[in-house]
Amino acid sequence: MEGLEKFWTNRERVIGELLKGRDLTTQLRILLQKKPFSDHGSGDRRSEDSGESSKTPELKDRRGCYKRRKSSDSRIKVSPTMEDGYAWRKYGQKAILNAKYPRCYFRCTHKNDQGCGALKQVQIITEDPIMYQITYFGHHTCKDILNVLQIVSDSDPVEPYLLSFKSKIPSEQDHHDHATCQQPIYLAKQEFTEETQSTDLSDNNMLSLDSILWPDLMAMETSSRVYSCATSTSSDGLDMDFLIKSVDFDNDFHFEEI
DNA sequence: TCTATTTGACCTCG
DNA sequence: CGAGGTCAAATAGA
Repeated sequence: MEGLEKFWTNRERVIGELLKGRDLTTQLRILLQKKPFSDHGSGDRRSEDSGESSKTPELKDRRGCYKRRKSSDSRIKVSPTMEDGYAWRKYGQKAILNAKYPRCYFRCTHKNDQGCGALKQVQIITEDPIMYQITYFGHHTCKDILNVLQIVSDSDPVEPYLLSFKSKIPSEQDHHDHATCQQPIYLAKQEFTEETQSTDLSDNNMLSLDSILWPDLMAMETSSRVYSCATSTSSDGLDMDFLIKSVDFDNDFHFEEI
């Protein structure tokens, strides 16, 4: 009995924190849209490569010519799935020293048509091969992110959060191709397209919270501290398995209480 | 034919 | 000098 009350109290606090986070994210996004990538002057794509913008004929092959990004710009997420609601295009894969699985490199699909500079790296965790470590660089400036935000903000302020805690439990399929980590990317792209084309948020096309909000929550994070919090109340049919990473909540708030 | 992925080359940085 | 990050030609697939 007491535990149930505690649960609902904490639930309200969680919702409050998430709402707070959403507001901060909105503010941050407004700021970023005014002045994206201020530390690279033009804020263009050459933060990640080098020669293409000045297409010199004699330097045809400029592969690998780029400025290595600062790790402080990154946000790290550990997730059982690669899906995050965005459309990504893979541009490279690399075997990493002491890592059993290769690291895959993705950029936003809208890099060319909308100049979106978001990047991510996905690597299967050697110690826990069902989990992906996803590192985000930069922020989405493409329209996809607006669609995502609209779905969240247009929704009922409370209920969607509850529903959205339904996380996607990784299936064998998600991990059957560890060597190339390509399969889930297609899934993310397809699901996102279908879901955002519909304004009807029924159970069938409800986006999960971790898919929608992680990039936004990550955007608020200035350090790369990682929180891990997985709770399960699956015995009563309420699927609330979820992961919390790298989000600064109130210091006196503890997920363990739930 | 167009678009996305693969993969080896090549560059930067520590 | 080696590891990591990116490019772009080759390739696959819809």
